[in-house]
Amino acid sequence: MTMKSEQVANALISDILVGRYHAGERLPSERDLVSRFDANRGAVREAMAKVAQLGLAQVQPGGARVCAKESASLDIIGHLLAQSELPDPLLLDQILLVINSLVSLAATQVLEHSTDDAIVEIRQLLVPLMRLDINDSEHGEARFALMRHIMQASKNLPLQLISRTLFEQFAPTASNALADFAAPDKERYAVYARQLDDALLSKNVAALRRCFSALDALNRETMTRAFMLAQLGQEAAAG
Amino acid sequence: MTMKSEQVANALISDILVGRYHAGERLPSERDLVSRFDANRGAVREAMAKVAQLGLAQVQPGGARVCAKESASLDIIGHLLAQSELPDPLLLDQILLVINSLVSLAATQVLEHSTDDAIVEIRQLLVPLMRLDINDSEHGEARFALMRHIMQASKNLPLQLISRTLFEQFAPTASNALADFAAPDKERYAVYARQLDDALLSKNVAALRRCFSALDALNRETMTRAFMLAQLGQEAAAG
DNA sequence: ACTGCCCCCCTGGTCTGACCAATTTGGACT
DNA sequence: AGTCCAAATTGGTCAGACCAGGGGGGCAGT
Repeated sequence: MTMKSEQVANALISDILVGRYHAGERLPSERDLVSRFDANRGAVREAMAKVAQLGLAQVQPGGARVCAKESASLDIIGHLLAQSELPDPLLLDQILLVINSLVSLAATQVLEHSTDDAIVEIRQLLVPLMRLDINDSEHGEARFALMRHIMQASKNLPLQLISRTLFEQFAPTASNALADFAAPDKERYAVYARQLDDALLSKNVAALRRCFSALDALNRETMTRAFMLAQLGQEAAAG
Repeated sequence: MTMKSEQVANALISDILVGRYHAGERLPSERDLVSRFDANRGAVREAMAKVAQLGLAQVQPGGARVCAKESASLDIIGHLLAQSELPDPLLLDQILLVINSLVSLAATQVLEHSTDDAIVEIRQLLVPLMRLDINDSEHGEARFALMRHIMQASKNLPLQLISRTLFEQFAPTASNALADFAAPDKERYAVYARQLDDALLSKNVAALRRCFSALDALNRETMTRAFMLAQLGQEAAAG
């Protein structure tokens, strides 16, 4: 059901990300790729354009060269996570670190620049996280909803774009590969949720940042545990 | 000298960003655009693909529809800044806020996870900022180099990708429209540079964050002042 | 044998024209 | 007025061709 140009692009992206082509190396010519993928040159060109816009290749008259993934676009994160059955745990941790830091920044902005109504809305999203009787998937949803809403409320466009991009690439992995193993420590989340609620109510920026710092650690801990459980499950299935 | 597909893409992007097409509205058909831009349909298709990958449009069989810029890619920032002669000061401020926050995060990561050598390298980049006898452009270069190096040293891929993307879109505006008006308060920068040096040497995370918070305010102040001067200059030239 | 230069091949960029499948849209019919 | 169907339109793909420019290999000069 996917488009041909998309198939070709994904194949190329995967080849580059997995290291089949090294940085600086020349990519096959468009006409070579035509015969390799049995596609039309137009489709191949669109695929190459996509790879180029991802920052994974520089295409010039004379040939296209592979770029280092460090000089690519944020949009490669999703491909990196989907590269293998189980995502890279280090990358997961790095993503969470960045997201949590940005959420903290956004919340600070809300506290400093938004109306009280916006703060009330956030506090309402905090309510389900104080409960201990919701199931794991609802808990995850509530956490996502909270973060997303804070980002939206920040009124900071770059912040919104970054967080949405990260979320959309992170969410599939979180819900496909790890969801079954996520067992959040709801009691600790409830504690921090209450502290966060207090910080929002009293507009205490310092306390707010402390809360998000603690939540950051908890989120990453939860994710690490989920990953390890998923890995065990995978090994058990293989052996 | 630019490619035709690029011209078409930029025209479309500009039209969308400037509000010629509202979110949800239907974009002209590829065949219409062919006649409008006097280009080939392949070129138009590549342009549409680019717009779509920027997240500014959803293209489906039957027609393409414009998306809200809030749901677009981070890569639209550069286009937004370049949309008018003088960039949007609010957007500039937001970008700086995010960048500074991320630099602070990266520096924290360096302090916690990197070798002493990496810290020494950063401290060396701090040296020029302690001097008062360098010119404004060198000062700007030194600030950029410092931030870039901290990002690289963080070893956090998402962080690197985000900051590089932001930098690359921010730099042209900073160096073209505002460079002539940037008059950094070198004395205050020197003070913070020394504090930062101390924090790095003593590996004091809290002090580090305080320094970056202060530097954030200073950076945004500098940028705001540069913008206002540029605006005055523009008005004087017009009137 | 080495070096520098030039020419040819190949590359990407563009164009023309055509076909297919899915959607949209408009009118016909109830 | 509402519903349904068919035609027109749209994006996706394909085939084959031409052009300008870069790269690499072969050739000439040293």
